[in-house]
Amino acid sequence: MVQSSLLEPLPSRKRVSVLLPLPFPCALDYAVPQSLTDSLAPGDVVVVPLGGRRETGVVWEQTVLPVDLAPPPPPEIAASRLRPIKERLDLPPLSAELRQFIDWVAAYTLAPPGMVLAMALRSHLRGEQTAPAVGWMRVGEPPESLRMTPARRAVLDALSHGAPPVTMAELTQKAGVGVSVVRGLADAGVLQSMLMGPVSPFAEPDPSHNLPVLEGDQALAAGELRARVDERAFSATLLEGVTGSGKTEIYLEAVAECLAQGRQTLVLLPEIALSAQWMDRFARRFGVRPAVWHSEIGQKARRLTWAACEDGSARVIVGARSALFMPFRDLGLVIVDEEHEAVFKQEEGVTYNARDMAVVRARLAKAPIVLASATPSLETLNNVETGRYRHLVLTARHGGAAMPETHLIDMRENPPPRGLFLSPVLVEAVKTRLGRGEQAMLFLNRRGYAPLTLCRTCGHRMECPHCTSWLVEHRKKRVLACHYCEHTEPVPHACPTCGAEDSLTAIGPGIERITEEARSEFPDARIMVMASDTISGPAATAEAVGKISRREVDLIIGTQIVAKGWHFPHLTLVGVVDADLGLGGADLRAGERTMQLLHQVAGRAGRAEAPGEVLLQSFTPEHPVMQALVSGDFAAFMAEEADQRKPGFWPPFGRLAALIVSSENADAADNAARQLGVSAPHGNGIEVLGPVPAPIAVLRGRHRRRLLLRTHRNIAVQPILRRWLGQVTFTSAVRVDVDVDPISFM
DNA sequence: AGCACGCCGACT
DNA sequence: GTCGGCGTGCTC
Repeated sequence: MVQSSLLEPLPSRKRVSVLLPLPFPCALDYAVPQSLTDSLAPGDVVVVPLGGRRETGVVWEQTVLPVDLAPPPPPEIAASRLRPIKERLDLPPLSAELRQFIDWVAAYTLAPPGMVLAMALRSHLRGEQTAPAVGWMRVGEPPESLRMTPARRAVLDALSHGAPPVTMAELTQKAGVGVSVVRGLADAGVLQSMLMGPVSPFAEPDPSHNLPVLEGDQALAAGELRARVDERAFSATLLEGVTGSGKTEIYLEAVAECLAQGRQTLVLLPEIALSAQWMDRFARRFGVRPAVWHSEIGQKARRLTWAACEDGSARVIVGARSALFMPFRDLGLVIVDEEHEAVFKQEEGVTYNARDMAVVRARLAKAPIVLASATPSLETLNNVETGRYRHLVLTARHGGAAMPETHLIDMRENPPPRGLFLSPVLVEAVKTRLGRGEQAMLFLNRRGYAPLTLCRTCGHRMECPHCTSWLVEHRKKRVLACHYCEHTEPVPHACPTCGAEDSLTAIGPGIERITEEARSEFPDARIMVMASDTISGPAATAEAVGKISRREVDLIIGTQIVAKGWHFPHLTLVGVVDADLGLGGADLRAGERTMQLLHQVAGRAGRAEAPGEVLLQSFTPEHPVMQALVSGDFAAFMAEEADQRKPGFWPPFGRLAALIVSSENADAADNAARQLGVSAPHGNGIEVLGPVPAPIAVLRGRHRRRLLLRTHRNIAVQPILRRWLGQVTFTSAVRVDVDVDPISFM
């Protein structure tokens, strides 16, 4: 539904909406003061009064969203109550495309639009006093269709082709015209605004700097992707290929095509801080490093990158999920690498899935998107199946290297000695590799020494006082730590319950304990431990990876972070200490995710001439995940997963939204959850599960209850959730968090 | 998110 | 008698 006010030219309006980066349900209306009536446009950054303070916001305009997503129109405020906008800041306006994207994300996730805007402005508004000025430049000749008025002529005379940019104030004064004339010429494509000040530090990547040699299906896939970029239209393509098949090289050809067209590319990587090797590959291909964006870059780099993205001088932006909200001038391609990764889902604040929202952004930008993975998610495979996404498959490992052989170690038949965790079979295999001068890796996705500390006398378990979780012993730091909050405490000598001394026992292995065991089994090996708490930051990571590449390390022991796309040319054996870890629990995607993680770890082995081997220690070797890893037939495994989810309308065959009710008061949480349960929506294809206590029933001192809304795929969850939550009121002691398309069920 | 308003406890 | 705790509610 398009309101008539939308079609009205904005300059004539007396009232405009302004979206503030605050958690309000909608934009607020303001009066346009006389001084701004002719120069205010949607996207302009303005300062407005709010209560007794000044806030910076953006002139908004109702965007057209799908009926299912569109929030109800806010009640109209009487004109007499409107307060005037204070001023317009001399900053580049937010593009219509970015504004629509912000509205879309807010509507889809049910987040306040202002909070989504806050993500897009994070860099930009802080320290606004140092924000660079906007200048105007001549970029083209006036088209025939443009009526050449004396005012327009004056502006063009004042600003010749190739002249350095001048500010709006300078230009209007020199030409003796109003700002609307300049804006009119900008709309016609004759002038363009750009940030003045320091020249962009981002050198232009050269698409022909170092052309790769592509063969067979690689050349075909690269050609396909180039063709998609050439179309300058939305399309989505899954690029599927095992580790080492050259996925990165191939999608970099799409980037090359986009560069050749003079347009911008957004690349989303799951863990930008761990992507040193990716940056090197990019630099090898294009001669320069790309602009990088993530939440931890410094203030200065942040502002420069934002500005360079906005004025188009940063041609390729590589970032974590927050890079989705960058102000691209001319986005021509989006790439999501390792699209199956769960880290693309933001779990705090605005809960959005960057992979899915990247598809939305590409659609709004009329640009192609490429989703790359060795082990695509069932969601993406389903989109291929139903024809929404195209599919490109790379079959061979590049350079003739074979996929590693994967074998199971049945821990029931080959158990380790009591109190130890490495089967004799695995120990022997590691010794053999080390003896040959090759590298080996032990993988265990669990930090610390032991996940549970138990009193042998009374059975007391050491638990977090603020969360429903066991305290993990970190022997090196001599503490027990909660992995869900910041709580740590020294390891006690006596049991806090029964007082028995030296009775507390470490149960189960963590990576520190495996390291201890490895040191005694392989005393001569040079061991490196890689975990997020031992290797912090990009520099330390690059250093560790360098040492491994230079063969200064024999045995790598690591958690998750070793699974990232590292290239370790001398590594030939990967031992997975506990392949069953992650299969427990009530997670819908436990099997899928375990398979993806272990396959990714396996991909670290045997990339060069030496063939690789993967050994999986498992107590359930007959499990479909283990069988899939051994056979390498992931398609069959995923088909089986699909068959299991289909009848119950689990994603991707249905839709989910989670409600997490939390309060410091357990009764308040229970009451609110019960109230939600009583007023739960129902209908054909609509079902509500719960309320139930969350698996982590207490987190950071808050008691948590969960409800799950499940609908058939053709029923959108947003209108149902809006109606449901609109019916119920809660005291301020209770918080209800909405998670559309939940990934975590904790 | 901030900030004011408002209604109940320990202090000059 | 006041200062101040933070629960509730509003900001166009």
